[in-house]
Amino acid sequence: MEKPAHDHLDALNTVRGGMPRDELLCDLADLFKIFGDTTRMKILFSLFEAELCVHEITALLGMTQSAISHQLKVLKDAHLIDNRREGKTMIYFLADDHVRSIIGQGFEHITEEEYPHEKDF
Amino acid sequence: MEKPAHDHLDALNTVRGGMPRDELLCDLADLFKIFGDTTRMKILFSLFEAELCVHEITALLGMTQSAISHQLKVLKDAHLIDNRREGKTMIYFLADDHVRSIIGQGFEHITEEEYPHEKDF
DNA sequence: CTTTCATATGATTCTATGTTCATATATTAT
DNA sequence: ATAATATATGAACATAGAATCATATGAAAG
Repeated sequence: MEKPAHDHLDALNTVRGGMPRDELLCDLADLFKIFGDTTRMKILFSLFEAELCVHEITALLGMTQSAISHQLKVLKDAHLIDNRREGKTMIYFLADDHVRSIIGQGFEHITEEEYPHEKDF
Repeated sequence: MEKPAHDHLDALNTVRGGMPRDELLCDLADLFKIFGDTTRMKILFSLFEAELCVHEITALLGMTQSAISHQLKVLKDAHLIDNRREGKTMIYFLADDHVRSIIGQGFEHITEEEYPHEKDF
């Protein structure tokens, strides 16, 4: 009896071990979901450069104040950004440097990897 | 005339420079969107450990073959995974190590950062 | 305390997307 | 050629989520 080209049972057992529990996988997906929106991505890139108030972000992105506020809430709930009040205005800023690293990795994937096109040979 | 607490014009100008063009921001968001789903996250984690055929992934995740195939297509279109045929079966595997790095960064954010709860003092 | 300026939020709407169902394609065996 | 197995795919459906609109909250000025 020859070894099959692809051993199903073996592969399955190998994999079950390294799989994190469902809750963690869900949390991970939820985190990445936050980065999966152009508006939020723009907000984060803006905050890479400087602390900004809501009005400034609204102006920068050319969107309504409401839309921005809603997304700022999403980002804050995910602990990616934080804020402090200064009189009437609310200043937002990056919560930590994980944000930069995560986006940096994604950036590398889409730039560095300019896949060879089929017609290129 | 005193310097205001928060200089709007200055901040805006600082930011406009570092902002990548819209298309790139959109591509970035689209990439992260791929990671923002539990099913796809599970598939990727599975492929961390071993190359797998569709039937195996289907069994591992306890989902329908169709659902898995659809998601495999999404992952492949994003160049996160690739596949090769072995007879009747199709073997899927990770395309490169960007996947590991990106997920790794996300992992750090949600684990390492166990935010201090308000009631903790 | 009323007004104004800055931001937050609830409800609604509209679109995007994950799953299912049915069916198509591809490979191998009979 | 037909059947069986493995995977892919189009259409329909259901839900999630992003933007909008109207309105609420909060701080400061008059």
